[in-house]
Amino acid sequence: MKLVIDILEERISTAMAAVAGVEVCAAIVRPAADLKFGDYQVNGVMALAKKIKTNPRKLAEEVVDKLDLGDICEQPEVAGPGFINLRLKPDFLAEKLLEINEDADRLAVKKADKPKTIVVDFSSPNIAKQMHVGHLRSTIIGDAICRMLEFLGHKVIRQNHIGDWGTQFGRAFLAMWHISMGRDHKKLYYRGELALLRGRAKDNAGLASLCESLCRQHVDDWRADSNQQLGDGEKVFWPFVQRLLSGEEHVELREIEAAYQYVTKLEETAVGMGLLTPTRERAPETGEWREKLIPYEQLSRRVTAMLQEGGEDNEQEQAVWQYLIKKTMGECNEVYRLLVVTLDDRHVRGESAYNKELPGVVDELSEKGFAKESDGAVCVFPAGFKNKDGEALPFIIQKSDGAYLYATTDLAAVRYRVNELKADVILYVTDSRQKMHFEMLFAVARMAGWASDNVELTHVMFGSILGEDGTPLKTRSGENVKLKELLKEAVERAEAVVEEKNPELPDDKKAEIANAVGIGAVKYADYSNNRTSDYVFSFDKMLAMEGNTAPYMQYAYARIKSIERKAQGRDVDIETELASLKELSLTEPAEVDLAKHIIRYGEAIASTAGDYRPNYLTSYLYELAQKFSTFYTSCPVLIAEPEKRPTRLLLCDLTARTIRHGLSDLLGIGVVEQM
RNA sequence: GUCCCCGUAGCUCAAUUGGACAGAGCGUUGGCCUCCGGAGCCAAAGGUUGUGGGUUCGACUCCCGCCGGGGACGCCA
Repeated sequence: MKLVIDILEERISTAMAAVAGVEVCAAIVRPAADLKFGDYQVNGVMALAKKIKTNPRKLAEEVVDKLDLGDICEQPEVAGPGFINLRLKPDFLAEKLLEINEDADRLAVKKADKPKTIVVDFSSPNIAKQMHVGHLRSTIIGDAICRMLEFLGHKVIRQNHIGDWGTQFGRAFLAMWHISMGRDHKKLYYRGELALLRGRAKDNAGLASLCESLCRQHVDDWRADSNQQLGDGEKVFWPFVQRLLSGEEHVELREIEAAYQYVTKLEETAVGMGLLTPTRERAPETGEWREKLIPYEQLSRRVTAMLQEGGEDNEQEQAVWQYLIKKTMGECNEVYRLLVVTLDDRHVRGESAYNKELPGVVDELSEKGFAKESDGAVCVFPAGFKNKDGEALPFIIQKSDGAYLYATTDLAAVRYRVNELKADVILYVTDSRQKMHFEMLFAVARMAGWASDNVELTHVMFGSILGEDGTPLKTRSGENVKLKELLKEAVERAEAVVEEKNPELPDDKKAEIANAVGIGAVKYADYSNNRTSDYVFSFDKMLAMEGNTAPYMQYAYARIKSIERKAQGRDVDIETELASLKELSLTEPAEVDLAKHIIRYGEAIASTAGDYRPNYLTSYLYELAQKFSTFYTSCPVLIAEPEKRPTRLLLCDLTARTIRHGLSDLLGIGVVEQM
C-alpha cells in the first residue's frame, strides 16, 4: 500500500497548487505533534502563504474547501496560525489493518517506485588485526542500512573495503617473521622476544638496546642469506609460511596482532638511532641482486613496496599477504555471524583491488590539470578547503616517495563503483572524524567527472563509542576492546539474567535466549542512539529490562507469543478467527491508538532509510511496544467477548509480526518465543 | 591559530526541508496482580533548550558574538 502520509502529501500539494496558482507546492504533512490535533498535520500552507503574501488561515480554509480526502479522513480542520489537522476515519484504519494482515511477507510496505543501485561501503576491518569496538558501528549501521534499502526494493551492493594494502602490511609481514623466529628455538635471541616487549615497553634505554641487537641480528641473517648459506629467510621463515598455508601449523590472529604492535614499537624506537639494515634490490644495469642499506625503521615500508612490486622476486611477501587476508577474514566472518550481519567473503573488495588503477587516477587528474606537485607530493586542491594559514588545502593523492594513499584508493573506488557497478548512490559508513576527507574526496571525484551530479555521494557518519569515563572505549591497559570479547561478555551477562528470571527453561533455550538478548542489546543500544553523536557504552543500561532496550522489545514480542500458546489451552483457534475476520471492532482508545501506530510501519522505514538513521526505526518499534503494553493491560484478549476477540487477536498478531520484522529482518536482532 | 560538530529535565538521550504546549527512558514520589508473562501498566514532580543579540506570524532548529566540551587540519586510514 502507498504510504498514507504520501497520499495526503500528494493530494494536499495538488490542492494547494490549484488554490494558490503556484506550480509546485509542498504540503509538508507530518505526524501530529499532539494526539488532540488528530493523526497528521499539514505545515506547508503557512510557508506558502508567506511566499504568495496572503493570510495563512484564509489560505488554509481555501485549501480545505478544495480538498477531497473523504475516503481517508474526517473533515479537515484549520487550526492555529494555519495548520490543517487530519484525523483518520475508523473505516480507513480497519481497511489498512486487513490489508497488512493479508501481506505476510511485507506487511503491506511497498517497494520503491524507482529502484536504485546503491553501493554501501562499510565495516572495513584491517588485515592482521582482530575486529574491535572501532568497527562495531560501521558494521552494524551499514548492515541495517543495507537490509532496509534492500527491503525497499533497491539493488544493494555491499562493499567491504578492507585495509589490505597499505604500510600496515609491511609491519604485519615483519610480525610474522618475528613469530616464526620466536617459534624456532635454534636462534637464542629470538626466543621469547615477543614477551620482552611488555617488559621493556616503558624502558626506553632497554628497548633501544633490544632494537639495536635485533637490527644487528637482522644484518647477520641477511649476510648469511646473501652468502648462500641459507639464512633465516630460507631456512626458517619460508618453511614456516609453507606450513601455515598447508594448515600444518597455526597462528592465532591475536598473536599476529601482538607481534604487529611489537614491530610498531621497534620502529618507533629505531627512529633517530641511525640503525641501518640491509635489503636486496636488483641492480638496474645487470639485473643482479645487490645489497641496499636502509634505516631500520623503514624496513616495513620496504616490505610493503616489495609486495606491491609483485612478481617472482617477491613471492614470500605475496604468500604472507594471501595468508593474512584469509586468516583475518576468517575471524571477521565469525564476528559477522555472531552479530547477525549480512557480510561474507563475496562482499570483500579491499584496497588492493584498486592497486593497478592508482597510477591512472593520478595521471588523469594531472592531465586534466587538477593535480599538481607540491613539496614533492601530488595534490589536488578542491575549492573551499583551507589550511591553518588560509591557503588551499591539499588532497594528497601521491606521496613524495611515490606511494599512493587511501585518498587515491578511494578515488579509484568511486570510479569503479560508478562505472562498473553502475551506482546511483554510494554510501560511506565511517566515523565522523573522516568527514573532511570525504568532503574533499567527493569534491575531487566530481571535479574529475567520475561522479556526476546524478550520483549521490553520502558520508553516513557516526560518533564514537565512549567508556564510562567519557573517553573512547578502551581496556584498562589502553588497548582496543576486541569485538569478540565484548560480545561474549554481553551474552554472558544476558545468560545470568535469563538464569535468574527463568531457571526452569532447558539449557539450549537459555543459550538461545541469552544469545539473542546479549547481542541484540549491544546492537539495539547502538541503533537507538542518534547516529551522529557519541554514546557511552554500558552493559547495565543496554541489558536493562526497562526503557528503550532490546530486552524490552523482545519481552513485548515474547508476551504476544505467550498469548498465542495460551490460546490453544482455551479452545481459541486464532487462525480461524483471523481468517473469518471481515469487520473490525476498534472501540477502546488503546486499540485505536495501537492500530494507528501499526499502519505507520512503512512511514517509519521510509524516514529511517531516507536519512540512514536507525534510531527512527527503534523509536517507532519502542512506541509500538509501549502502545501494545498499554493495550495488553487494558484489553484482555483471550477472555474478550466474542465480537471483540478477533480484532484483538489481529492487533496482537500484527504487533508481533511488525516487531519481528523490524527487529529481526531489518536490524538483525533475534526475537525469541520465550525469555 | 583556522575549520567542523556538540551543549536540551538530577542522569542518559529524542525532537525528520523552521511549526502548535520541547518528548521518552532511568532515577524520585504515589497508585495497579481473584484476569492472557509485574522484564509490565497508570499517574505526579522535574525545562528561560550553555549564554547574549538578530531574522520570522512562529526558532532546539537559521544568522552573529561569547562561554564550555570534542574532533579535523601535507604526505596514516
